Amino acid sequence: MSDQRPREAREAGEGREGREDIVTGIMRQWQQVHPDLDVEPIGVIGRINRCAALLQQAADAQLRPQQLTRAEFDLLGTLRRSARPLTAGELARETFASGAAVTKRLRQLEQQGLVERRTDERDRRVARLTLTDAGRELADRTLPEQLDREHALLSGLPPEHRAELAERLAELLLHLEGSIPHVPRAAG
Amino acid sequence: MSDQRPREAREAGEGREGREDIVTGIMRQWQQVHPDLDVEPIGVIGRINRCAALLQQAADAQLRPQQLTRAEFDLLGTLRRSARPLTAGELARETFASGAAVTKRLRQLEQQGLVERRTDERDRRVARLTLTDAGRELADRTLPEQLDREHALLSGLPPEHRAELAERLAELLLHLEGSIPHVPRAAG
DNA sequence: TGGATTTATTTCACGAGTGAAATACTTGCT
DNA sequence: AGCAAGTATTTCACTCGTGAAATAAATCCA
Repeated sequence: MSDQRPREAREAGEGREGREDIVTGIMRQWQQVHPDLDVEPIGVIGRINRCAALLQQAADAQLRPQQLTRAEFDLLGTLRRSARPLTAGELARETFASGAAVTKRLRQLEQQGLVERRTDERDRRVARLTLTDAGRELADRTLPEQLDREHALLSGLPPEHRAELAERLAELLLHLEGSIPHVPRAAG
Repeated sequence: MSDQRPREAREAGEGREGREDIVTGIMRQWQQVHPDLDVEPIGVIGRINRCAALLQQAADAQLRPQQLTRAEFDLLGTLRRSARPLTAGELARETFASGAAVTKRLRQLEQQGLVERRTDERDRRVARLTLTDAGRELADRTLPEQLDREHALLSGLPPEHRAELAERLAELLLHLEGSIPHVPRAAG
């Protein structure tokens, strides 16, 4: 079967300049199948999804040696950067997870001695969660490694492009936060 | 407990201009806890992850009435835009999924009469997958709706900003594709 | 005061995805 | 030809996250 990719992508030892990301090819395929369709959104959203998938793969790989999942690390980080204890519900909202998921993760982190739970005496329904010393140490040890690796992954872009990207993403995120009914997942 | 957010975020009826996305606040929190840390990567990667999460929520919500999951729709779309039948392995690679996941999804899509499987006569190990008429119709009906909705979600950004964002993301994605050992998931 | 309502969290049954092992087939080597 | 090695796909046992129901506590208000 003949190679259907365009010339530039097919050439051996293709120079850095001429190369395309996968999504460019995907957009071209759609354009051929549905020439009338406006595929512009794929250029943004498809790429965000692919980037997220690759970056999450990288993060998972780096956390595996620490015996942490990304979701668990997310909880640890959220607690670490917060100036005060958080409730289970706040953690669920901050980490985009369901209440049930947070309950499960907290149980594990508690068993590992990383997180401490104290029921609020004013309102005995809510759980106040904080890091233990071990939890804080783990977070403080892991986060810089994570950031270093991420910095390396971004280093392919010149600094002005990184800044521009961050700025445009902030703009988009701000808009999305407003437009997508931030459905707080199954709280119970 | 006192509201610890900065003044701008606290004000009632905060004007569009002064608003910040969540990640800005997260970066400030880290900066306070670890003033020495370079949190720049969060500005890009954190935002990509948040945008992806919100966008995926929106996509899920829109596909629910069609009785499709995003993963299934991804498969249908991949088959639809491809000029030729694809193998299970190709589908796994294109959709960032494990071989096992693709096997499961294909079984469902076959049962729903959306996908057809034909074992290649040359190499009887491989499965050639194509859409049935019903599958193609479903894809052709669903994709434009999806794109319209996505277009609306992006419409908060002026066109030049959208283009700039797409361009920077392409640059990043291209780099990530090269730097992250594209671990083809458990193929078997 | 005392039920009805609301809120915070946990439990439960289940669906989806995973890595590793199993299966089935092909290719390359001698 | 015959068999070791390689490749494509499926099966399996398991983990994780989910939505809905259950539990527990606070608040509202007549």
